[in-house]
Amino acid sequence: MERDTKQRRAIREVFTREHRPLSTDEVLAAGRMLVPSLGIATVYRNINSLSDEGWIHSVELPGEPARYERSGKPHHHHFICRGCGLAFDIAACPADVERLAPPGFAVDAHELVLYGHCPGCRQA
Amino acid sequence: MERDTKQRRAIREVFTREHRPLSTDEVLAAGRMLVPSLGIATVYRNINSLSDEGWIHSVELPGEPARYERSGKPHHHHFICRGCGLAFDIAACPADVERLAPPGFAVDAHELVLYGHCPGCRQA
DNA sequence: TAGCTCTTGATAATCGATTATCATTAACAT
DNA sequence: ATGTTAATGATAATCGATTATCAAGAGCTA
Repeated sequence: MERDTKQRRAIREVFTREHRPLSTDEVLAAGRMLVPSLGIATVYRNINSLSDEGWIHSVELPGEPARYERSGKPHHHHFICRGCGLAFDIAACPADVERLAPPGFAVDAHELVLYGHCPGCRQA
Repeated sequence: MERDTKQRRAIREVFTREHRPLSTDEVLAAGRMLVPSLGIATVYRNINSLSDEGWIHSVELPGEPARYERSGKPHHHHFICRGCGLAFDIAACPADVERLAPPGFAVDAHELVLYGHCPGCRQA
């Protein structure tokens, strides 16, 4: 992955536009708006190289295949809409999460996932 | 699944003893302590039927295959140990989780996962 | 305890996700 | 503009998880 191809540019553009974790299918669909010939293998290859570079990283949500988002964002959590299935960023974080574990457990990270309906799906 | 077999009794016994979400491999290993001939297919079959009955239910944690735990416990969360990989129950729950979503988002459920080291793995 | 048939255990098959293959296309250095 | 070769796209192969198959074993009823 050294050459600056239009496919790679399109994939980077997709991640730059959407500030939320994207599945491989979402990257493929959005990327095809920019490069119609884009194939799923190229999506996987570029997601892997962009991850290796640290430009994106994977976001694992319960019971679903990995999504990916732009690296460097401040600490945040995610919301999954039961209507459209999209994952959204949530800036807020509950306080004192580390205190929730019983004595003897050392907490070094945490993940919070909210479920419900996004603004668009609430009305439909 | 109508007959009361020793395999099925062993699998129920495993879930009754361990108050935390168990992977299929954990159920197999613990079940073999009680019934050495136990096979993985029987574990899957009984997990499915016990789930259908509502006696257990699946617990999805980020990036991992489903675990299962006894139904009927009060609301709680989970801790995953980076040392041994086991999932533990956490009784506590952060307050006001629903308020963390931006206006327009309707939250109806949430999951919190803590990561770190369990008491046993902290010392090793 | 005999017999019916559900359950088990070994393993082949399947499933969704991801990676490998390979002929073709296209960056980019000269 | 051209040659080199990395990247692409179609799709076959693979991977881990789960389900299906089927002969053998064991609950349960009479």
